[in-house]
Amino acid sequence: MSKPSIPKGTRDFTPDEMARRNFIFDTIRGVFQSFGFAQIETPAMENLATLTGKYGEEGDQLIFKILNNGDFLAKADRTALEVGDSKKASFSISKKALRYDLTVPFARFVVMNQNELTFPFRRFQIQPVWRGDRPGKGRYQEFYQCDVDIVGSDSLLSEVELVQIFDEVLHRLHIPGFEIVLNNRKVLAGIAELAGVTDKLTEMTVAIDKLDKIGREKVEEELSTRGFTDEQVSKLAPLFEMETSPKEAISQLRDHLKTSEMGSKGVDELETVVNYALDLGLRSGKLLVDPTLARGLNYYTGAIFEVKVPDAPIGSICGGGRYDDLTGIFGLKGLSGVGISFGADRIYDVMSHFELFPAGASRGTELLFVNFGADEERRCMQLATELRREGIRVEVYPEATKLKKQMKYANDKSIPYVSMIGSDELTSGQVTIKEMESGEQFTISLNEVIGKIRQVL
RNA sequence: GUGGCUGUAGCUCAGUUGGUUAGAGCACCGGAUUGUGGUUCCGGGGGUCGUGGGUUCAAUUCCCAUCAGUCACCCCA
Repeated sequence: MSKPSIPKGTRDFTPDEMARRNFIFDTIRGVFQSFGFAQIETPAMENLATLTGKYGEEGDQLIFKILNNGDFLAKADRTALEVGDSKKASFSISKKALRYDLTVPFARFVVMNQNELTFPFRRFQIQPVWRGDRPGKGRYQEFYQCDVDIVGSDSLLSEVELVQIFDEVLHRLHIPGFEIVLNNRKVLAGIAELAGVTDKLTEMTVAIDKLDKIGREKVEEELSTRGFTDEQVSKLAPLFEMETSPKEAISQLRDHLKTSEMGSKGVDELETVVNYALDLGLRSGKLLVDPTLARGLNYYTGAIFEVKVPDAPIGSICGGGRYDDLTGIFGLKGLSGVGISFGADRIYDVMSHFELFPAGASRGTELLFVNFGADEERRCMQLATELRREGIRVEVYPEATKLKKQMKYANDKSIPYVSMIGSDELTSGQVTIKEMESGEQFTISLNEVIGKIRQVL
């Protein structure tokens, strides 16, 4: 029972995996920076009160709470404990929690730093988040999100740029056939208005979001069980027969929503973003408009984004949307924001599935010095120091063990070149370099080494 | 949180109606080869058969419980 383990839903990352993960992070960071976004970080833990009530009732239960230090039971809410009110009791023994996403801590950050920030504020953030739900394929309890948000502007140019960021990042990662799906909360509101279910907007969106998963009949069933009348359900029918190719979808929606002011505004917004994005041109993404795309988060008010990879064994890999008043809950009203999030772990899984990682993604040591003994290793250390200053990745084997073992080390680590300085080379002032893949080797003088290594690498 | 499947070496898995010393491949270590890795040959280490209980003369095998993993549903990145 002393076998070590890690909590479920968490992972260790090997050097190989880290090289590939960094390839993803570097790509994402590079694109974010090319659009002028600046990086921030926030603490792994937030005050529990900052997080609760932001993710709906189910979301609140998935927040990892941190037990207070010290004699936490002394201050615990005894009555809540006795009646078995876990929720109330937990607040009396926990003041801190692990962050659940990057958006809410960002909203808190903006409010706290509002006087130092220049608006519109463009930030990105790449950090892990934690959720206590059941792990599964593509679902972890600790995972990374890569968020970009623009806060303090309601210009639709932001939406257009975010579409371009999706496209550029996923293009650079060679994700095949990815689809950027677009919708607008105002369109959903308009549809609800026409069906006379404005008060049940959330119930409606939760149900219709499942359309492509469970089919029209099941969605209609679910709407009925959620208290929709047959008439209301039948008024939602056009929604189930929409095209997803953007131009067609927009014209169908415009027609359907022409009597709804809110709905028409949503269609206008959608059309602006779509036309702009299509005019500028996408690199390899497919742009779709899907009025059934809802996404669970309650705070979206305008655009809604999601990215899917049809043939991948995983749901969405990215999401996002516009929220008109996210900072309002922290006391700063009237700031509109729009942002998207890349699920780096899911992108990793998709790339593994399609074997998309370039061989060079795990570039490690380029040259290993074999160690033959005290005098030889001194020469190796000198040379290694010079080569490192030239930007070459070098290691010196730390012990003068059998050559076979040192060669195997180089082979196992896929080090392409091995340098040998034994007694012969030491006296002649030369270096023998072996190219591992071909097995060929050559002997050169010391002052040729840097030039030669440069040349072969 | 609800239901199905699986737990045997570091990994992937065998294991006879329940029977005496639980095997293989890969990986690891050593040797053939004391200045040459990736191929080959030889040898070696490693297991409380997930854990606890029950049935039995006898359990890796059958039964129950529990834990862990996994797939579908709910929800999400």
